[in-house]
Amino acid sequence: MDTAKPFVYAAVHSATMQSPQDIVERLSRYRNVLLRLRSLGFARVFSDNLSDALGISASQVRRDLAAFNMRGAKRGGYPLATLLEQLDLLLGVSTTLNVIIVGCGNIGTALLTTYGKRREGVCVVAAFDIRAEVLAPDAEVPILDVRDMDTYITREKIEVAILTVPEQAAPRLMDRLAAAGIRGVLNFTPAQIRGTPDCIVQNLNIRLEIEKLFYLVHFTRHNPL
Amino acid sequence: MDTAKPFVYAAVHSATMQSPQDIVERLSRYRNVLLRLRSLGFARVFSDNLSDALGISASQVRRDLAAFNMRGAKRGGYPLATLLEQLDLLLGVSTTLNVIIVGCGNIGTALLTTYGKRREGVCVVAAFDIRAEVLAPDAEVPILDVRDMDTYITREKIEVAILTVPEQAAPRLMDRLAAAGIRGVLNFTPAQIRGTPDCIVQNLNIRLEIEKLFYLVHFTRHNPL
DNA sequence: TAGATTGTTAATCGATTAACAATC
DNA sequence: TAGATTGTTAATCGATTAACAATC
Repeated sequence: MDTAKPFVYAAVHSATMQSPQDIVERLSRYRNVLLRLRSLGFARVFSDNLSDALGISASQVRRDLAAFNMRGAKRGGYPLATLLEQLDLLLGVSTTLNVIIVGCGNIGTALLTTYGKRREGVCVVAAFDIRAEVLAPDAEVPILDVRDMDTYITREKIEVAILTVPEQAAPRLMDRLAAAGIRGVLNFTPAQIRGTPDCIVQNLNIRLEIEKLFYLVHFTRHNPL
Repeated sequence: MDTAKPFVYAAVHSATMQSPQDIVERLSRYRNVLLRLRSLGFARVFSDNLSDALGISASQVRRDLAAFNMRGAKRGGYPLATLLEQLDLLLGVSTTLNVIIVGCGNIGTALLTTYGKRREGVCVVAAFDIRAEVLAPDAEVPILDVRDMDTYITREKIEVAILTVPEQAAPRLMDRLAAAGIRGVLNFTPAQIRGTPDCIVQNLNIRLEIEKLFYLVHFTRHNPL
């Protein structure tokens, strides 16, 4: 159905809109809980249910859903099936999200293996590397020469890429991806890359996450004696 | 040096304190920029430098540094060397952060290979799996039977673990890790796990990140015609 | 009807930014 | 001294929560 787009755009531009990042993350969590509740036989769900399951206030649940025009009944909660449908549409889970992987090192290869088959909407359709010895153009998910990357992106209309190259190579490849028309990049390299409105970058720095964890573990008291 | 702890604790408990998560992330970014500036020969750095490099307001830079009692000179900026020292201390980069990996699937193994050697403070000292065929107790970084995990954690005083098991196994292992005394977990599984004050969980859900990217790419206009 | 739950407004909370006095 | 930059206060901004009227 195409009826989703109008209200989505409206919501995004409305005055009360929160940070897209955070709200989408919550919507995705709602979806996870809804899937589990459905398998338990639920047909309707209340804001309190989601609140309890996720430790988020019920107000926020209602507000989030209302922001995307997902309506409940004043007394009967939200119909689970339609809620899920709308979330699937919104999060692109009902369509297949084709992505490419740039850089077949350890992590790139691991992601390739994990997401090489279509799994709940995410599908790695090709990978690229500069090293001749890792190329595998005839594999189920082909590993191609990075020289052919730009053509491939244009031809296959790829919009999202996962960047898993060595740190030094990251900025240059980032530029190439943006130039080739990629609209979103999941950056696994430690290189801190800033996105543009045309090409959004999501940085996912593992070392940074470990450092944060270290800090939180060491410098926030847990058992106030 | 042990002089760091007092001011850290003070800062953490001060009234004006921001979310530790975000502030630590920024501190880590500051550190990255400082490293680069140092290699360029800088001896002092101004809040404006960090502001420009990171697209963060100069006010915030000064506020962040002041929150951790890192002081500059009214006219001469911040001394780069001591700033770096203090950041290293605070982020645990000067000590080695020993972590274990739980689950040697694709991603677990990739992380093991990448962080198996001490690299800028992060060091994977052991990995665990349930499958006999992947065990390698004599490897440089041993892959051990998950049955020995709890003992290992206690004996080696491990505080941080990376969780890369299949989704269904995640909750149970999470409980075991917490019970064994682990204080922080980097959760790579799609299972949404809530931390406790005693055991902090950092969720890092790759599919979620791709979904967010999809949403941002599709539903925020880039070229307002 | 009485009770429950939504949708939304107003209040709160917290983080970011602007501005400026202090001072090198 | 004049100019520049910090440290900090006050203003702003945005997101979360509480509360409640609408209504099923």
